[in-house]
Amino acid sequence: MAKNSDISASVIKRLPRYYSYLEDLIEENVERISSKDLAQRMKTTASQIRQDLNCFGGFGQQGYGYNIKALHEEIGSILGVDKEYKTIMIGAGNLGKAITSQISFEKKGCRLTAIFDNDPKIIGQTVAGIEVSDIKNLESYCKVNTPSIAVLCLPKENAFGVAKKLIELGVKSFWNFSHFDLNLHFDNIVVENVHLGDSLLTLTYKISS
Amino acid sequence: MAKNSDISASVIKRLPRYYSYLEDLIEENVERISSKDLAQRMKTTASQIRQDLNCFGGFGQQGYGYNIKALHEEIGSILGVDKEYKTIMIGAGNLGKAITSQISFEKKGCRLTAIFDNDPKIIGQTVAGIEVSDIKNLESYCKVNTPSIAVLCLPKENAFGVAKKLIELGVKSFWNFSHFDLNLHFDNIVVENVHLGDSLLTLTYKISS
DNA sequence: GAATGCTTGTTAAATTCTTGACAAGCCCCC
DNA sequence: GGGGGCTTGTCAAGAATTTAACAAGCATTC
Repeated sequence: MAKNSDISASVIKRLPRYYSYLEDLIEENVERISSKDLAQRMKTTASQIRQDLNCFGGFGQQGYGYNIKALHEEIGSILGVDKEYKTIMIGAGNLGKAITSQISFEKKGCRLTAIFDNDPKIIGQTVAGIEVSDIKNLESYCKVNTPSIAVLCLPKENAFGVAKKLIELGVKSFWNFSHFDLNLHFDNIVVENVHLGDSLLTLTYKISS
Repeated sequence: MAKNSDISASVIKRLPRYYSYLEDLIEENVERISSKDLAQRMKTTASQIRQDLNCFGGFGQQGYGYNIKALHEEIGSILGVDKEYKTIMIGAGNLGKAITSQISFEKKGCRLTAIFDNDPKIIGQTVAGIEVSDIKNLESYCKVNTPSIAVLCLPKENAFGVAKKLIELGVKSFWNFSHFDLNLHFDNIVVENVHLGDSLLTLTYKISS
């Protein structure tokens, strides 16, 4: 979509946060908000909010502030929630199941279309309304359905090989929960690595310091 | 304790990453590594690694590099993995179960001692070798056992109230998976908020831009 | 045991990110 | 419909972070 690709990572990390707070405000039936008030809610500065939003255009109005519904929609569109990226999940163990129950893929521009596992006990189960397929069917499935995003919820040992195969099959985006950094091994793919363990270690650091 | 608390958040976020890569190197039976080689592995700069490590002291040796085992232990100790923080989990649904199966609490300085839920179907189940207790027992449990860390895996609606009660009961640290920012509502507590949804939105942003 | 080659710790420069300030302009009340 | 009060977008200053550069010093080789 040729958006300015020189938006800094710091800004991008904050966009989903704005999006979430605006959702809360919509639920509270608030119609408008100033950068000052939003900043107070989010414990940040009004300057930062205005600066962040202005990377994408002037969504506010002097003397009034921001229309919450409109801004929510703008940010949503920037983030791509109006897309329908075909998404598959590899690994339907505890973590995979938890993610399907915790995350609303549709609300985030993704449509979960298939789930794969290699464990006979898991294959055939219904997860998130989808029957878990044998990983052996992965190749033929991808050739027919060309998914955009793969969610990797499998052990580190298998993750690398599966990722490699998926890349060969044309998958270009990965949401990776396995304990390694996928983007370091391949080029021209888009990756979000989630390291839950790092988050806990950050917590224990803060406690012990 | 009494570590320099003026270490920047950026550095702290990178420490667990170093820790993890050093673990990999130990498994590969590598004994030493230079900042240059480690930087190449991690796709970062040697300068950054040296600068980061020097916040805590000179762990390397000129002409040699860093001893991997020693550095791994140093960083571990900085992060607090040698501690034994008593940890409880609130909410043993899909997400709670996934976290117990995914995260090795012991290896991260935490000891999971109890799990609570309010769902009669879940109470009594054994999760991670622990029998899930009725949330009604939370108060009496905390008074006796004084846990340090609470892992919050429950819906937003209940999370706020539970957090409030836990703070009253003396819990000062939270690993929060509920969809709101806990630290914004209370002072003098240590919080790591995990927003999985944000991570997916960051991915869809990167794809659509 | 001296010389060469690495590699660190550290200082300085460059870059990026955040905060503060203010003119321009819209809203809302009278 | 005019005036006072907000609030934005933007520019500039300030802070923080990252990268580059280099002297000091250890390891390794001959």
